[in-house]
Amino acid sequence: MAHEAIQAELSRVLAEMGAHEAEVQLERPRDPTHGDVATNVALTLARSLKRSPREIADELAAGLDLVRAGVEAVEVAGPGFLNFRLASGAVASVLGDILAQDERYGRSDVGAGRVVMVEFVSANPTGPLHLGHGRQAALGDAIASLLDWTGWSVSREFYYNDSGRQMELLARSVRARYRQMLGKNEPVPDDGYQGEYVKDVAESLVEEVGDRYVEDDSAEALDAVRAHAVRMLRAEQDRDLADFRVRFDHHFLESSLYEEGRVDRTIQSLKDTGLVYEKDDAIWLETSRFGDQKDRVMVRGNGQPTYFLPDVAYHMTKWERGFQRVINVQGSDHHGTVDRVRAGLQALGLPAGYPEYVLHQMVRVEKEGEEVKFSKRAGSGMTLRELYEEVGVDVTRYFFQMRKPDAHLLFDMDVALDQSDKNPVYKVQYAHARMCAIFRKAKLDPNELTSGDADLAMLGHELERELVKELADFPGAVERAAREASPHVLCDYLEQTAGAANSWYHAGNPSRNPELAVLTDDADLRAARLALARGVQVVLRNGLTVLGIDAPDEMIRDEPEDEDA
RNA sequence: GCGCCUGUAGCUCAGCUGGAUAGAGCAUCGGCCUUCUAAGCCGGCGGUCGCAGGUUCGAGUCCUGCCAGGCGCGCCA
Repeated sequence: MAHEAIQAELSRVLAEMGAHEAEVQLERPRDPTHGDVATNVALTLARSLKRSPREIADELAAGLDLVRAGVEAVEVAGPGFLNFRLASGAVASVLGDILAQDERYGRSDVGAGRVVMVEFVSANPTGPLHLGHGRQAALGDAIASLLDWTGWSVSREFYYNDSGRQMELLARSVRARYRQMLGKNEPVPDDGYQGEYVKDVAESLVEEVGDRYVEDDSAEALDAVRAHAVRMLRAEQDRDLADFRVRFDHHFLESSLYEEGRVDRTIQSLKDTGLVYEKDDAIWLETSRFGDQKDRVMVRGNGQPTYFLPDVAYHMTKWERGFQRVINVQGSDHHGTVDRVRAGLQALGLPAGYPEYVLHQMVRVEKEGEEVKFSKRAGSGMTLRELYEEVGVDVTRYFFQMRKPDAHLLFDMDVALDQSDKNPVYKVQYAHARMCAIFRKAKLDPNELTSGDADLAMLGHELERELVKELADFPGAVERAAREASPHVLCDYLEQTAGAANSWYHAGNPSRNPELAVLTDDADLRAARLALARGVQVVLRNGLTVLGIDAPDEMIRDEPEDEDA
């Protein structure tokens, strides 16, 4: 690649100038008049070399020998940037790599096969998944996929609590509905679950056991109701996720921590550290020694552990299962627990900063300018399923991924339902479909296309050069999105690349501009441009695949129904 | 009161370790269909980067203080 040759040559000349350890960053200038590749190394070295940036840049430019790297011109610009203009062949050579690597183009090995766990969704089985879970599902799945693409060995995990107070409340709510169905007047508890789905659970309970629990107030009976509700609601969540194209490698039950004695053992381990003390009948851990705002109670005065303890016990199992790197995807309303869980783990000898967290802000849905709030089924906010059944899985996933997790997300239903390029998902998918259309028209199977003997140097037009450079940026975009655990980086990249592809495609409309058409009579030009079309197709398809979104071969619009019949 | 996140064009948002005249989409205005699908493309309009200081050759980006919004601060999970 030209980049490596330029980098090496810059390092060589810099060493002659006395800057041996200088780190050289190459970038693609926004403005094409600034060349194909640029570096600000002269600016960054000005201080240490005690010379003006322009002077350093001039000396570098004079000393560089870049003919073999395919550089046609070097110029010093602005405050001291070095701009390189490449020969067309050097720019387009990346297409050979793209076509050869095909579905692997964009993958890298920075993870070197190390294991990483991504824990996400982790909803308790008290009802249908809501939009916050949806954002987590889309983000967590994409982050896991990005890590996979960058060479990590990824495990997706779902953690849930199947016992405890909320579960008991759920059981009481179901039991009340169940008894109502069988003619007994028993109200749902005031702080219980009010959604329609509770009636569905109660109904299936009637089918399964008849009136067995109508008069039975025993703990065993309530336990059986709880178990039935958990089974039903877990199954519903699994369906919601499966239809959203999200799957997990492992589900972890909080109850197993108690059954296996892990909570008790964690208490003992923490006591053994000597960082534990008694106050007001409770047992406290000195979490403030590890950056928490204050110490935390781990065992209450009544002898019951606080939730903090199973959290620590659970994360210890992650470490013990060999996951030296863990990313937890959670709503930002959980951020208060981050410091204390880490502190508990540090007390037990785990490294600071374990685990990592991606905390996302809340989701707001708007339709025709009005906020959509209510779901009858959930008894509260809109459910994930209600959303994606209305606008589609591809659109829902993309919208959840296209904003950085830190930002509040406005989900605009009017844009989501729009089937034009106003909708960024369709913009990207349609650019892909356009490339497919070219191959259909040419009666070629794109999968059998190689850059082979195509003369890629013929791709000299500005639109072609820009598009090729855009394609060359794909692996970097994947790598950065993975490093920052930020799928939106890839969304931005795909929208920009789709825009460049659309510009090129339309400039080559045969009726207007035959000299830029792909399917031209000039066989050599045609081969080179087919390679470019294939490159676009591969990059867009791979990018969408990383995000778990379809890359259709053709776009079929829903026809509006006849309104004036 | 304390902590975390956010504040960039009318709207929704990008802006990687501080670097070239601050970008995109939508909205709005003006052009372009005998097509490799116009579900599109080209161009125009539009910004005191919340406010005030500071560091720097250079600040949307770093530091300090303030203002506004969201979330969290329990022997609840």
